[in-house]
Amino acid sequence: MEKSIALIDMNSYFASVEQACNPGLRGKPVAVCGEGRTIVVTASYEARAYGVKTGMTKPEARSLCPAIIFVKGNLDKYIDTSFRIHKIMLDYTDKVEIFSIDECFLDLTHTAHLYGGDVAVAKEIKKRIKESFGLLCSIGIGPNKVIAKVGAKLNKPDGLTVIRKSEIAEKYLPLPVGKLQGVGVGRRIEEKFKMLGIKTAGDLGNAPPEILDRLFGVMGKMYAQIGQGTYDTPVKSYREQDAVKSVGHSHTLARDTKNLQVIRSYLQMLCEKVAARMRKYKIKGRTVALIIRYSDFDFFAKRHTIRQHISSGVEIFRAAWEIFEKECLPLDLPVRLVGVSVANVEADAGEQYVFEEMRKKEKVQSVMDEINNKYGASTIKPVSLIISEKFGILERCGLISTRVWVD
DNA sequence: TCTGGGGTCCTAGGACCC
DNA sequence: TCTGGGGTCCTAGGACCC
Repeated sequence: MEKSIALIDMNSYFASVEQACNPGLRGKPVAVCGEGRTIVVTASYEARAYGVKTGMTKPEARSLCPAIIFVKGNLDKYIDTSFRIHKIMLDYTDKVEIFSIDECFLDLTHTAHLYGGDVAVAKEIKKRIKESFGLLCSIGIGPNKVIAKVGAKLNKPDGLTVIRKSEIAEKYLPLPVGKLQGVGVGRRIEEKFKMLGIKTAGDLGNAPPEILDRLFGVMGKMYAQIGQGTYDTPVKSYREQDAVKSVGHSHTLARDTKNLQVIRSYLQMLCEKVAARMRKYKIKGRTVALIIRYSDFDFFAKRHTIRQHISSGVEIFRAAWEIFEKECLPLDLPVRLVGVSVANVEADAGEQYVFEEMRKKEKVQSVMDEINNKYGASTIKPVSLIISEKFGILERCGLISTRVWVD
C-alpha cells in the first residue's frame, strides 16, 4: 500500500493568530516581534506584500511598509492554539508528529479510507481549522515526509498539493534544490550543490555516490535519497514525541556592555529561568554551556560537563560563571548576548516520567523564547537577584526595564 | 535604532583506559 | 628500544530547522 503522509503548515502563524484574535488587525500589515533589539518573527501576508520578511529588523520593516503594525508576540497563546489544532488532526490518526509550533506530520496511510481518502481528510482539516480559529494552512501530501513537506511549500497560502509516488518524476525531480530547504538542505549545502552542478532534486538523486560520500560523509546517502524522493522516516505518534535533550535561554542585552555585574546578573536570571523549566519538566542535566555573542557578532559556546546532574539555578550559574571567568576575562569586546543551556539531561531521580504534555509543550515551545512568560512567579529567587542593588545597576545602565522584573 | 531565540544532529580531535 | 588498536567520553564548531 502506498504511504500517505501529510504535512500541515500553518500560514503566517503568529501574525494570523493575532489577526484572528483582534479584528482591528485583520486585512492590515502586521509583524509579530519580540521586545528590545529584536526582529520580525512573522509577518502577515499583507505585510509580506511590501517585502517584509522574517528576520528583518523593525526599522527595515517600517521602511518597506510605513503602515506596518508591530505586535508583541504572545507565545502562550500560540502554543495553546497549536494544541487545539492538534485535537482536530487527532480525529483522523494518532500518528501526529509535532514538527514545530506551526507544523505537524500526519500518517494517514491506514486511516484515510475511513474518511473518503487523504485529500478529503486534508480538505476537512483545512475547513475545520478555518472555521474554529479563522486560520489558514497549507497541506502537502506525499509518500514520505520530505515530499509532503516540499509539497506544502509549493502552494501558499491555503494550498493543497498532492504528489503521488508515480508523480515524483514529473512533479518532484525537476524542482530546484532551493526548494529542498527545510528538509536538510540549507543555504550552505545548496551552494555546495550548485558548485557541483547540481541544480534540481533529480540532479542530486543522480549525483555520483562517491562524490556525495566524499563531500558529505554519512549525510551523502541521505542527500541522494532526498534527491530521488525516496528518503523515508516514520511519523511519530502523538504520545511518542522525543524527550527534551537540552534546555536553554539567551538574551540580547538592550545595549552592549563590558560591565561584569550586568552580565553576571543577566546570567543569573537566565540560569534561574533554565532551572525553573528543568524542574517543571522534571529533568536534571550534567553539561552546562555558556553562550556569548560579542559586539562584533563573534559567537561562541563553551561547555563543561560535571559529575553530578544538577537542576538548580545556583548550581547552573556556578558552572556557567566559572566558564565565563576562565574563557572570557579580561573582556576584549563588549558583550551583546549572553545565554546558558543545560544538556546531557535525564529524568530526575524520584520522578518516574517526564510528563507527556510537558514534553509536547516543550517541543512546540522550542521555536521562540517565552517572550511573555512571567519570570520566576513560582520559584525562589536567589537573594542576590532580588536585592535592589541589582535593579539599580541594570536600570542605571539602561539595560533593563523594571517592568520585566516586576511583571 | 543593523543582524532574536529556541532547539537538533553530525564530525573531528583529544584524553584516557584497556 | 618504540609502540597498536579499540572504545568511551568530552569539547568545539558547523550546519540545519522554525
